[in-house]
Amino acid sequence: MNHNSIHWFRKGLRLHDNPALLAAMKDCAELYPIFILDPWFPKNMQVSVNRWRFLVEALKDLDENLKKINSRLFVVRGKPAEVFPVLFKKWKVTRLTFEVDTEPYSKQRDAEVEKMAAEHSVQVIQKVSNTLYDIDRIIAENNGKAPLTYVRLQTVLAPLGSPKRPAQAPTKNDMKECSTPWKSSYDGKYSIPTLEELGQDPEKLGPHLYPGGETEALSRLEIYMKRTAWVCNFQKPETEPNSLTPSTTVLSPYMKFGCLSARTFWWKLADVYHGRKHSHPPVSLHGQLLWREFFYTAGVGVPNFNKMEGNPVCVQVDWDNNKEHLKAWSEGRTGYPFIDAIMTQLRTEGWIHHLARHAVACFLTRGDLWISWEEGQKVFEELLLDADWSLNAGNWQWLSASAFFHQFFRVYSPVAFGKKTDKNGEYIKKYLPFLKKFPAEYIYEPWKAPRSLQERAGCIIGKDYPKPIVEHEVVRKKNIQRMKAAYARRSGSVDVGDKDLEGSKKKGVKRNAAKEQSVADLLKKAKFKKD
DNA sequence: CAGCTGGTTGGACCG
DNA sequence: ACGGTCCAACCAGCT
Repeated sequence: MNHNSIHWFRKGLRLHDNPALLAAMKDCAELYPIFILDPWFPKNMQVSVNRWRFLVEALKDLDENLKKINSRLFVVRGKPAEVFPVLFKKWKVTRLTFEVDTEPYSKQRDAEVEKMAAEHSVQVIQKVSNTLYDIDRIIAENNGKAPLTYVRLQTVLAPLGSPKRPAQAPTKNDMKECSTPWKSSYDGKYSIPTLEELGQDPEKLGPHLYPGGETEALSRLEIYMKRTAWVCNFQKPETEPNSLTPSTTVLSPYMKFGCLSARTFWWKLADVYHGRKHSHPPVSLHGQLLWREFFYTAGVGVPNFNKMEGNPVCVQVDWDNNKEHLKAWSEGRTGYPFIDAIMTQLRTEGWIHHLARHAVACFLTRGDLWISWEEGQKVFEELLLDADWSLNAGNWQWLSASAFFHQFFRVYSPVAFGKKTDKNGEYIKKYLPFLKKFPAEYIYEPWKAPRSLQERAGCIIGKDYPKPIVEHEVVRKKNIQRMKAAYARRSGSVDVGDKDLEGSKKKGVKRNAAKEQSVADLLKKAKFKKD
């Protein structure tokens, strides 16, 4: 019993599968579980009031669960670098534990804290528990590079075997030998923040669909795991982006904050799969967890992963800078009801289906508006409850055909795509109720409805709801050509202009481009030799 | 090595 | 209603 430990919660807001917390409790006299309200976050990113609520609820739940084992949560205000020296002295701390975090800011922050802890003779213990595997290990196994395809990731993971089994949550019994000192003077100082303290307006909250916290996460998990047939048959591409209630688990916000452990989720799924025929990665639920791993690995292994410039896997594209179009997209005013309904759901509820993300991301970038994926990334980062740095950056690059996915001629139609699973546009009517009187024939394209119908529906297009800000069929073709040119520039080929691509000349141009490319390659090689 | 295969989830059109 | 074919042709990884 020779340690006074701080366990530092950042993500990983849970008691289950928390090896760093268990390490803090070992041979421990006094345990101080803390969360730091780090001013870096609100300064460097917009966070919606919905996500602040989720965090506050997750912290409350954590505090309650800690109290059940005779401890509590201390919420500390300030910069980690300034907070720790004070706490180390005040609580006579000898050990600091936390979960490994692979995001760039976190890595830098944690390195500084680790150094400072050493200066105060505080032992630091870090444990991997946010991801299924140790991300650095995956990269090492792949010769120091992040796998750029899913198949490659699977190949690299195969010899590593299944992810570790989750650690048990600590119980009262584990706290028998140690205590969390409790002074009344602590209560105000280390209390869970309110939305008001965080500068948020509770009036702006959306419906309370996904309460934050570990307790909610585990009960949500249990509910879904009971649906064994559904779990075993799960194929992500067959779930619906525009159902009126989510067609997938919506466990992602809980994963983002670590209210649910990926490994706990993995092994619960394995239990359900056991002895049953079931779907497989990439489309299965296990497959979804591996996608998370895939993008986490890329986020660590690829420099400047959340940017285009300086990002070696990202195609360099001459995106336009159209502030009006960006604003229209982010506020759900593009004139395409399917797109605007999705953006409305995102803004009000904080969660949209994965394929809905595809539709709006393609629309913003290579499909229609030709606006940088970094702009979309910022909007998602603000509004999504599950906004996760690596996943957000990776998926935006995927959808904009900037990295991982390259079949840029496959463009989602803002009209046709939604119809596949919602012919009558019920989803659109839910989120854009002013369109609810349009018949199915026009619900995806209300501008095509006759004026008399628009009047009867009580919504004049161009007045009560915007006309489409771009003509999809026109910009789509133009954008595919721009994408093709961006790819051609990347491979060292000549800039293939629109003019050269007309009709019968196509084949000739292709041959020329190939020839140019090989010349460029020869030049590159020659240069290399000289060096 | 040059060529091949496969790639989480496209769209339009045809029968 | 739904499966097949074409569209135009990308890249990463493998052999």
